Amino acid sequence: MRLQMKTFRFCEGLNSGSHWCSVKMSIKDVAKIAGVSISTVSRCLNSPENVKDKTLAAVQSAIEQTGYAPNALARNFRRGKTGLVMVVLQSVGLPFWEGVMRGINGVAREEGYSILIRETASSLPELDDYLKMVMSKEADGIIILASPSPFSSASAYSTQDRRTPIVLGCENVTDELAHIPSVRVDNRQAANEATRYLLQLGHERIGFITGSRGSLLTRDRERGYWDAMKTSPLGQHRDWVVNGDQSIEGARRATRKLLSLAERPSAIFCANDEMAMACIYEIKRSGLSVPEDVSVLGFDDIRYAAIMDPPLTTVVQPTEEIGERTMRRLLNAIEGRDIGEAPEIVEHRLIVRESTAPPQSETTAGEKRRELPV
Amino acid sequence: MRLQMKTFRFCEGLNSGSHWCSVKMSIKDVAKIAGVSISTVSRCLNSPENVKDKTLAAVQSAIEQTGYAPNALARNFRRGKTGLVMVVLQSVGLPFWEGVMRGINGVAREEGYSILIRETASSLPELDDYLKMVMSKEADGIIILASPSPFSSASAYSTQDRRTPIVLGCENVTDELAHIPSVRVDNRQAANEATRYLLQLGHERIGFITGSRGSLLTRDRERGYWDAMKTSPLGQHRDWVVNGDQSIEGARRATRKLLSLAERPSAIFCANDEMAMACIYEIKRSGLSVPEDVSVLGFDDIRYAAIMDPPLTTVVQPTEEIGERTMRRLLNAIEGRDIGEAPEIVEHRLIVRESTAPPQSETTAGEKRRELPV
DNA sequence: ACTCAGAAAGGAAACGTTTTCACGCCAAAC
DNA sequence: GTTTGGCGTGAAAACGTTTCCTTTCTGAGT
Repeated sequence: MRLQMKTFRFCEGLNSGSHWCSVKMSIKDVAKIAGVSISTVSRCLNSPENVKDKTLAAVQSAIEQTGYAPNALARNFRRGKTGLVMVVLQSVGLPFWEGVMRGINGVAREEGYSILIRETASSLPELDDYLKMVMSKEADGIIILASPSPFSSASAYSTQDRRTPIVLGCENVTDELAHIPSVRVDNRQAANEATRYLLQLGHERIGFITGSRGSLLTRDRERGYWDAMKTSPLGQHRDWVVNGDQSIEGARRATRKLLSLAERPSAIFCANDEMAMACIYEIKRSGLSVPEDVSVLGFDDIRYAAIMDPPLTTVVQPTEEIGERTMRRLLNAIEGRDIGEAPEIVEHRLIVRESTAPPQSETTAGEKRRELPV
Repeated sequence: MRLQMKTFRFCEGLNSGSHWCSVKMSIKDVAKIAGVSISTVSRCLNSPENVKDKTLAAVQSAIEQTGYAPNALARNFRRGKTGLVMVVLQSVGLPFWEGVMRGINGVAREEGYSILIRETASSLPELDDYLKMVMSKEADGIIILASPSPFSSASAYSTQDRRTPIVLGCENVTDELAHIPSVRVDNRQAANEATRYLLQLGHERIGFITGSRGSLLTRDRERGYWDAMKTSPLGQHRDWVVNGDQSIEGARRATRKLLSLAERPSAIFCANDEMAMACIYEIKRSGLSVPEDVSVLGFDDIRYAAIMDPPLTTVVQPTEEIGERTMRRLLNAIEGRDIGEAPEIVEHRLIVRESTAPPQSETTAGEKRRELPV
């Protein structure tokens, strides 16, 4: 009876003329047809160099016949690895992550890992939740890209023995979590330089639109701005820093606020490009022009930065490199190698386009027709 | 000796004062500590209503003590389900997918599934590859959002018995794959209506910038454009349709081509918003204005459409709804329910902003200062 | 021809769950 | 007091691999 069944299955595979069988084939079936043991079939799949050519051929033919595909569930279970890396980000669809994800994905494909996406846009989970997921073997490790910091409380990671593979990409961390490895630009330094560029152009009243309150990344950019302003002619002014909430709406509100100041800033530095886009929109809407009346400077160099009107001066990060290095570092951690705690800092650079210019002196104000670049 | 070991583990859990144990706890350890069988522990986890309150309490206490977390690998293996849904898209970071992914993720979270991302940007796999992945239990089902069609050849899906859970989101399909279920707007009809809107404004020479050659989705939009132009005063003109290659660069090239025509179009319909943004940029760069000289119409209503200069008139799709319905339909297929083959069509609508206007008669040409809307 | 080493293959355990089945117990019905 | 039924629990099988250990085979060296 049982043999009958096997025969049936086998014939099904042969007759259909296709690889797709309605009955799931297992390694056992392949072994039976090839006339070898299941261990040998397993070897053919995992270390073919340890098996005689003749047997290998027989097994391969059997696999062909049955349309056998190894059950990943069983394999992963046995190996104790999921082959999955969880990537936590705020939302798919934010242009900035395009390059980072490309880097991550490239390495992942290379090393045989798949990417599990977790969006924090709706719910805002704690770091602990992620640690639990790798504890319970839902993934082998975690990459955190989420801009809004998911670490609102002291986490178990600090009390724990720190063996859960986790790496931050782009993101900064609070001091008590500074031991979590990360790969990123020096946001503070980059923002400092960008602000100094505006100062060098001759701007004195420079506004800053911050990211979301919880984001450490943008907080560091804000610090960089303060650093630069400390040495500026007019010094630091609390009014010039407005919360843009990491959103288009927030940035527009912030811009309106800045424009309504008694002495309106002649330049606005936004913590990211998306807010810079919103900022430009709002400036234009109020009847002013960029950069003639107000210069705007962004951060990230997203794909739309160059086709804005005017094209956006911004700080560019090597996103793909960040993605690659983040993933490699995580994989090292997963393999059990010591990856240390120090952040890996990658190079940023300022790319000057048309949204920044020297401040307009009152006398030279007027209609100067700009030309958009190629 | 063996007992010794168990004791050691147990004490470790108790002494550390934390839930995180260096030695992995299994259901066996919990059972031993609670003084029950492993089946009972399993029941406590999966169907607590079938276990006496007292035992439940004992087990929960044991779980607490050990910091036990069920091994997802083993569980999924035993259940024969991965709890994973593979989402195939061209690239994370394309704003359009934001809403769709939110919808998918919402339902996924609700139903206890996780999302596996596969980007086709780099490699362009065949549908067969995806089918194989669910065959080999790497995921329970597949959602295909990839704009560039991943189906270059007749696929095994057509020859197969069609039991692999797969649903297309937004995407159209070629006729030979028309039996793959999908959730989307009626792209052809939507494009038809959008084009007719331009015609009604008085435009006669209307250009169209297509998506990538392989994309069926944008091909349908092109068809809709043709449908409308058939009835237009000047009729259809081959020159007016240019390949924008689904990219910023491609759209800019296409726009230059259209603008250099002997009789330049007074309106350009782009197969998606991103290309429309590039189109607007290029029009401005050539010294013309939108919409005074050339109207521009997009498709998708991505998050930046409203803060363009000018804000973009475009076709909006209910992206979150599409995501939700796509996911629900896939889950139904995974559960083995018959979901049919007919596409689920959702509502689109045209949202009119400032990038479209009646064509400028030669006489009224001049500097009319527009105001950006709130 | 005989031994022996190394290669190739087979047997069986193990991974951590879930689930089926059977058993024991207690309460209610006779 | 015996039967019946149902509830709570335990024992053990099963899921499909990989891997360790053992056995068998092969060919070269004596």
